[in-house]
Amino acid sequence: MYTIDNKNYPCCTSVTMRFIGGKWKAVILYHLIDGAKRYNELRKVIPTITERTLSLQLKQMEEDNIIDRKVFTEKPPLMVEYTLTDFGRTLLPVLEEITKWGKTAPEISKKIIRN
Amino acid sequence: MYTIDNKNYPCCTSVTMRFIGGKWKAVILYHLIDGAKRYNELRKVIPTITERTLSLQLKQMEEDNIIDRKVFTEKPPLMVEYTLTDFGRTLLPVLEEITKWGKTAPEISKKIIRN
DNA sequence: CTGTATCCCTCAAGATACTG
DNA sequence: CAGTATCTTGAGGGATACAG
Repeated sequence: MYTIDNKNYPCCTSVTMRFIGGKWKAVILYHLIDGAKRYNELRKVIPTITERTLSLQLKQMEEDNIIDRKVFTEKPPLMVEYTLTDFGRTLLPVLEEITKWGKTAPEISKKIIRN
Repeated sequence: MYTIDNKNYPCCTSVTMRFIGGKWKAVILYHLIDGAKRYNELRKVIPTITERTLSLQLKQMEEDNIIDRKVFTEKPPLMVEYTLTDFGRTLLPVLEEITKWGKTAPEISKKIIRN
């Protein structure tokens, strides 16, 4: 049994899902693998996410210390960059397997249609 | 872009999360790795899941063809076994990385408390 | 440009009782 | 034993307007 922020998780698997689960976190992390990205760059590569949701997810992952937020300007227009932290980078093998499976699965399951 | 059951997923990562995301699916699959388990056996190893939720998750994964449901009796008391399908077994490398990370992460992050 | 504020809604998930 | 039925709650997420 594990506890994170006063909530209980029954096994190691659920611990990982606590960090990268949900609809968007793994997707955002995937786009940060090859380097820093700005807020609008993330919006462009994830067109179906809303501003609010992207903002909330980034904030949560910043609190979990898996991404880092750096501000490069003092006055608007702001320039902000997001990168993986060292801790976030320990997730790379997990993310790699997740993306790998997502790429090959459509060849096996007829449910998945590639457009 | 990918489409599954008339819903859109922006990248390969979100495809995988569509199948193993959510609070419980990866946990259930983890407990099926080393062989078939019955409904009550799953309840015992995942004590914090409710009957209803376990039932729903199993049904969804059966529809996704990642687990198989076999009934061994004709009249109550029923005996039902759940196993990974061939397609489900393609998720093994993903599940392995997920559990591996969940086991090592507590050594790095102070947020994660092992009880 | 990088977000917040507000409002709303769906759906995952929990609690509990009951059935074939 | 293996679920279903019913009701409830809450978090996740969407749309849009606005702020520093």
